[in-house]
Amino acid sequence: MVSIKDIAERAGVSYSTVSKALNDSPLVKEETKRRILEIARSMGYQRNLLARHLVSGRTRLIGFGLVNLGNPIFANLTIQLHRALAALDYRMVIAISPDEIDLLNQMRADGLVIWADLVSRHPHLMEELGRWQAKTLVIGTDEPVPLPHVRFDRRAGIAEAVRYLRSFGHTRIGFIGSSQEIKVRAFLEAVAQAGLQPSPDWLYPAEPTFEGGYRAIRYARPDVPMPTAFIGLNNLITKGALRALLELGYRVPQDVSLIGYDNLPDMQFAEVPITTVGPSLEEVADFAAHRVVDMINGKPGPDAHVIEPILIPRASVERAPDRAG
Amino acid sequence: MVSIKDIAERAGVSYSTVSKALNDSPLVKEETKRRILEIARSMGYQRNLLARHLVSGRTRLIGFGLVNLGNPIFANLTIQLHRALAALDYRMVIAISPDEIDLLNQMRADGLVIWADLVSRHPHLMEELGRWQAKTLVIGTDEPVPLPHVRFDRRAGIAEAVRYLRSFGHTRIGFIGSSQEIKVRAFLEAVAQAGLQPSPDWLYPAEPTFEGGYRAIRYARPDVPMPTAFIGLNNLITKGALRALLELGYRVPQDVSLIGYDNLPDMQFAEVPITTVGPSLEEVADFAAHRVVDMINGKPGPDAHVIEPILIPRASVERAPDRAG
DNA sequence: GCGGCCTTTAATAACGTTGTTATTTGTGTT
DNA sequence: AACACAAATAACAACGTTATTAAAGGCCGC
Repeated sequence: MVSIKDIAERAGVSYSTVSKALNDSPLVKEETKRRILEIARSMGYQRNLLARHLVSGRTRLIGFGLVNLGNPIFANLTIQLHRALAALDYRMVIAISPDEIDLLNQMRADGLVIWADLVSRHPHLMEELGRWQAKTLVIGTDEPVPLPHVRFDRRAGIAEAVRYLRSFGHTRIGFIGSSQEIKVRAFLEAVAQAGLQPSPDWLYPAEPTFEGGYRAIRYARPDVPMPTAFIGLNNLITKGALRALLELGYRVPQDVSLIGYDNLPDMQFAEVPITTVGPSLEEVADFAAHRVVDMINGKPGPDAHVIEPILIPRASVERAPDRAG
Repeated sequence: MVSIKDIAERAGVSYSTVSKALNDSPLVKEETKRRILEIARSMGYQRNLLARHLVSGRTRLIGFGLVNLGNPIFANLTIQLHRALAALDYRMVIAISPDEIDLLNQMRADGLVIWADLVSRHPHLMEELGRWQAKTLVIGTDEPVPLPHVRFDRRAGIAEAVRYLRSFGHTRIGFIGSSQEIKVRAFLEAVAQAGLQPSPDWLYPAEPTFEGGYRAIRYARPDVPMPTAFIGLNNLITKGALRALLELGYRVPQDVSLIGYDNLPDMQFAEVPITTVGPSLEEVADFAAHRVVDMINGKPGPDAHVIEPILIPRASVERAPDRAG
């Protein structure tokens, strides 16, 4: 590989002059610059960012740590974050394990954007991250954490969904999913808040997958009357539930309404375009990218930020049918 | 940041000894090693890979260049390639523009895996890539290119789909899509090969999106008799077409059969689980990862490799109905 | 008690940059 | 012709490693 020294030799100048010329420094004569640049070009010179970064202490690399790449929401967020970071002239490296995060740090990534689940799944990571020099931003937390973070107000999202269904006259609302306790609790609270008498029967336990959502509805307890509306824990569960409802002969939204968590664009392409609620992933990515870059540059900013969920109305919610409880 | 020299000072040895100790060299006494490692740990030492890579000339970074992150197939491939590379202890950096590819090279990425469309969309890139020191593997080409590459035999995939439909007795087959000429030509050839008389009416032009597939069927020319089976250019078009068919009152597969290109897992979750054909993305990722790493390590291997498409039978194909042409 | 040899550690030169400090060259003034 | 002074270039020390070469220190046999 041709280096700055090779160019210097060829141009008959010192390599420090070449460095300055390549960086368009005013300290070197215009004519010399032109000559050096021309030689560099003709020799196929490619600057070595490793060396530059070693002295500058900056790499313009940002790690994105996440867990379950299987869920389309992560793919989506990955795209969005890449887009947002590229616009700020930063490169993105993906990491899905603490080991990879560790390597990113050793690679002197300037910053890390980490999905909350990755930290919560590996508790020791949290304290380590605090000590590292890479600026770390945790995104998608439910509760405040001792690191700069972006909180998704899932409680508010669920509340909004319940309110929305309530405004369509729904009085029996089911919640499909279970693992993320906060949403379940938020659901029960919101339902009570909306003046309804929540029943344990309204909870439909489900794995956070398409299959899970499908089974939760398809093989629901026959003795429990069918709610007039459902809220699905995430995009996959919701799609599975929709499939099951249709298979069982329920019309959506005429017989049963449905709201799914997670604002994924392709929810509009389901059999029935699904009304969704959740953070705007674009907003999340943009905020995270800007905030982490600000942190790197020492600009002040909030250590905690809340992304408010938004509800995107589509065809899956309609007035509650007149149906006996 | 604590460096090797800080440790040396604290341990009262030279920094070269520390380096050896950290790399578990047999040239340093066991006891000294232990002492140094302990000190390093207590000082929170994090090795600087930039420096290491500068001298070693290797970065264990591999760039993945692609174009349309919007199509789920790319998200899927990204995940798969990340998985395959992580297993080989390589990090992956995403790039979606020639500029980003360029930076990857300047960052001295050891290798690049590039989606064919990115190169074909930026023709000058091809020759540059050949000159660079980063080992480059182009994936997803239709024709051989002057760089090591992985070809997807799309012609064979289409042929397989046609043969499969033929074996179910279909004689009028539509093809939805247009931009990727090779698939259209392959389709016409395969149809002729199967002993059918291809008609221009069998081509349903469509943008490569859900919307495109939907409109192609929903607003098809009314004077053309409905084929008994369709092949969709890609996953999105196929899903859109399925929606349109069902809306028009056709039962799938009883009235119309459907095969989609691209083996994406979630095709099984469509209204009707869709039979798909295409390369196994897992196989593509595994092969690409191993091959590019072999190239980096100077191991010999094929400059061209063909991934044969596979057909995954699902519910969307059935015997052709008895219907007048 | 002195070469010869192994074990252990130290010193030093890379790797390819950037930034700071020295040195040379050129120009105008007196 | 000597001098100050700016403009242009050169020299060199970082950055944090690895790898190669040099220097100690300890032990052996004679």
